[in-house]
Amino acid sequence: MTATIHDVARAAGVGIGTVSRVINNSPGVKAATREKVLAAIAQLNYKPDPIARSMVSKRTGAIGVVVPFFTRPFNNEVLRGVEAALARAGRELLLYNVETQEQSRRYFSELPMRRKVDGLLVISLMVEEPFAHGFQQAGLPVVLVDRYSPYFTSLVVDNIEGGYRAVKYLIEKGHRRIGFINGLIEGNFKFNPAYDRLIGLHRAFGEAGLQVDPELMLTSEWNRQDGKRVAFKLLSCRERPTAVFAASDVQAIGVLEVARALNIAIPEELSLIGYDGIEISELLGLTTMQQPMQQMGEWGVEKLIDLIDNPHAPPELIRLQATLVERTTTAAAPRPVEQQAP
Amino acid sequence: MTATIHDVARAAGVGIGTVSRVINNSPGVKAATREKVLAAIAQLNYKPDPIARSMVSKRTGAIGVVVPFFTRPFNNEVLRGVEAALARAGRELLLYNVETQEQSRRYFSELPMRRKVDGLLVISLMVEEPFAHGFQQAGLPVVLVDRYSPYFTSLVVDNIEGGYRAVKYLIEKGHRRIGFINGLIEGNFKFNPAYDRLIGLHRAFGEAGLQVDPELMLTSEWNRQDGKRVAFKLLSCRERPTAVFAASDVQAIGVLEVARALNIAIPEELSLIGYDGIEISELLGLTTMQQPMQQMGEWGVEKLIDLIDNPHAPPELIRLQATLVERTTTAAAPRPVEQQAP
DNA sequence: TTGTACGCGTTATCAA
DNA sequence: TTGATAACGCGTACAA
Repeated sequence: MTATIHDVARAAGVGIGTVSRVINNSPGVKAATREKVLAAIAQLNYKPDPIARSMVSKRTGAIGVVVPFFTRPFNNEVLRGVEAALARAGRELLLYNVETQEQSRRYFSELPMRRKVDGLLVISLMVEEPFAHGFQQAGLPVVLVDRYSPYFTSLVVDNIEGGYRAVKYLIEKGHRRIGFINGLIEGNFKFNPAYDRLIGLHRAFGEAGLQVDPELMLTSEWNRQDGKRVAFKLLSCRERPTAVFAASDVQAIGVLEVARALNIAIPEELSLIGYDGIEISELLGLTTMQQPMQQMGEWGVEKLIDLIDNPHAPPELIRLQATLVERTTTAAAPRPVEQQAP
Repeated sequence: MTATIHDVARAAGVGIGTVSRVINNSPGVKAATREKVLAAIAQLNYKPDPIARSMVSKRTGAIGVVVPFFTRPFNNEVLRGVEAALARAGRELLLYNVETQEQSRRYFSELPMRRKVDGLLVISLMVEEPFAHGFQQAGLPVVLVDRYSPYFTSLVVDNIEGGYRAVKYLIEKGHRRIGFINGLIEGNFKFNPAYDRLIGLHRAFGEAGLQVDPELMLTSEWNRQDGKRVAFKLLSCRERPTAVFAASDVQAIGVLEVARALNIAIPEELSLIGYDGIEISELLGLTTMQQPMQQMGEWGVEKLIDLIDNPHAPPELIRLQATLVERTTTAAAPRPVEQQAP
C-alpha cells in the first residue's frame, strides 16, 4: 500500500542504501543523486516507517510517564511541564496511569521488558528496590519526580523547608494550636514528601518552643474526599486548632468545605494553608506553599533525555524550593476567649 | 542481552515456530512440548519484543489521543474515561496534546504516516476534510468525541437540547434578561457544540416569546481567563442581565469571579448556570448542565476498538444527553426595581 | 505435531 | 560515491 524504501530506490534508480543515506542526511552522497532521491520521495509521498526504524535502532522516540494521574491536580500540573518539554524535544508521550502504589508494580515489572519507550519518568511514585534493579538490568533510563531513590536521578522539592516555612508562617501569625493533615506516607522515609513536611513542622514547633500535640497530627489520602473526613475530626475536637496546615491543596480544600459546613469562619476563626499551588487554589484564595510543578516536569524530561543520550551518567539529586503564596485563608490568630474570672 | 525467541527455542530443544505457537496459544501443540517451552520461557525470563511483533503484525497495541488537553478540565474528565477503557482493553495510550486547532493540523497530517498507533481518538477538535481523507487513505481508524464529522464515528452530546434546557430553566425561574457567553465556534456548524448551544438558547427564547438581545450574546475562548474578560463586559453594561448562561463551567467561573469583584450577589442579584459539570463546579456550588464526560471517553474508546477490529464498519453518530444539576448559583429572578412614579 | 525458510522495512557493513 | 547484503526479532506459510 504505502511506499517503502525499496519503492523509492527503484523510482530513483538507486540502491536502498543511498535512499537511507539521504533520509538520514548521512554524508557522502552526490548532490545530483540526492536530488533524484528527494524527488522520488516527494512523488511517492514516502515516510520511513518508525517501527522498522526502531526495529534496528532499538529506539522508539517515545518516553513513558508513570503517574497516579487522576488522583491529584498536582500531577496534572507536572504533566503540563512534561508535555511541553517533550513536544520541544519532538518525542512522544506514553501515559501509564496508576491509581495506587499497588498497580504501579505491574508496570514497573512489565515496562523494562517491552521496549516501547526510550526512558521512563516516574512521578509521585516510589520505585522499590527490586524494580529499580529491573530497570537497571534492562538498561532503561529512569528519572523520578516528587520521589527519591538512590538509584535514579530524582527531582524533589525541599519539603522539610516547605513544611517548616508554612508552619513558621502560622506561628508568626500568632497561632499556637496548629493542626496538620499530612498525606499518606508510603515507602522509605528518605526525601519522602509527606514525611519531610512533618519534619519541617517539628522543626518550626521546636524553634518556637511549642509542643506538638499528637491529637492534632492527622493523616489522610492525598485527595479531597479523605481530607474532608480527617478535617471533620480535626475541627470538631474538644479544643479546636486555630490554624491548619494541609500537606496538599486538595486536602486543604476538604478543610475549607468542612469549615463551611461547621460554620467556622475562615480566616477569622481558622487559618488554613495548603501545599502545591494548584490552579484552583488561586480561585479559592487559598494560602499555600507553591511548588514549581511545571518546572519539575520540564526538568524531569530534560534530565531523562540527557540520560538517554548518555546512559552511564550517575544519578543526581536535584532539589527545588517551594514558595509561600499568601492569600486570604490565613490571618492573625483570634484572641483566646477570656477565662471567666471567679 | 535479553533473550530472543531463538534462545527459547534452543533452550527448549524445539523450533522457533513452536515457541511462537505457544506464545500466541495457537492450537496444535502437544501439551508436553508446550510445557517444555513454557519452562524455557520462564527460565530465560523471555518476553516477546513488541516492536518486532508489530513489525510483522502491523499493529502496535497503542491508540493515540489528540486533545487540547490543558485548556479545559472537560478534556481531563473525558480522558479519565479514555484511560479506564484503555486499561481494561490492555492497550497503551499515546497522548498528543495540542493547544490550538492550528497545532492539531500538524498531527493530523503526520499521524497517518507514522503507524505508531492502531487508531486515533480525537477529542474536542474538528477534523477538516483534507485530513479526514488522509486518515481514510491510510486506513487509520478514527473516532471523534465532542465533535462531529460525517467521515468518522462521532460521539456528541445533544447540545441543542442542553442549551435549550439550561435557558428554559432560567426562564422558568422568572428571568427575562439573560446573557449568554458562548465558546468560540470553529469549523462547520453541523453538530458544533458551541453553535448548538446557541440554537438551543434561541429555541427556548422563542418558545417563551422572548426576544434575543444581541448585546447579551457574547463569545469567549473556552477558558476562565477570557471568560472573565467577557463577563466583565456583560455585567457592567447599562441594563445588566439577571441571569447568565455560560457554555462551559470554566467560563462560568470567570463570571463568578467578576461578579464577586463587582459586588454582585449570586444568586440573589444574578443567576448563573454553566455547562460541563467538571469536578470543581460541585465545590463552587455551580448550577450546570452535566455532560457524561467519562462515559464519552469510554464509549469513544470502545467504538474505536470495534473499528480497529472491523475497519469497514460505517461511521456512526452517537448522541448523549446532558442533565441539569441544580445547585446554588441559580434562583428566582429578582423583582425589578419599581419605576419611580411621577 | 513440529521445524524451516521467508518476509516485514530499516540501518549498517563491506565491496566495488 | 554507491549497491548488494546481512542483521533486527518475530509470525506464518509450507514442508516434513
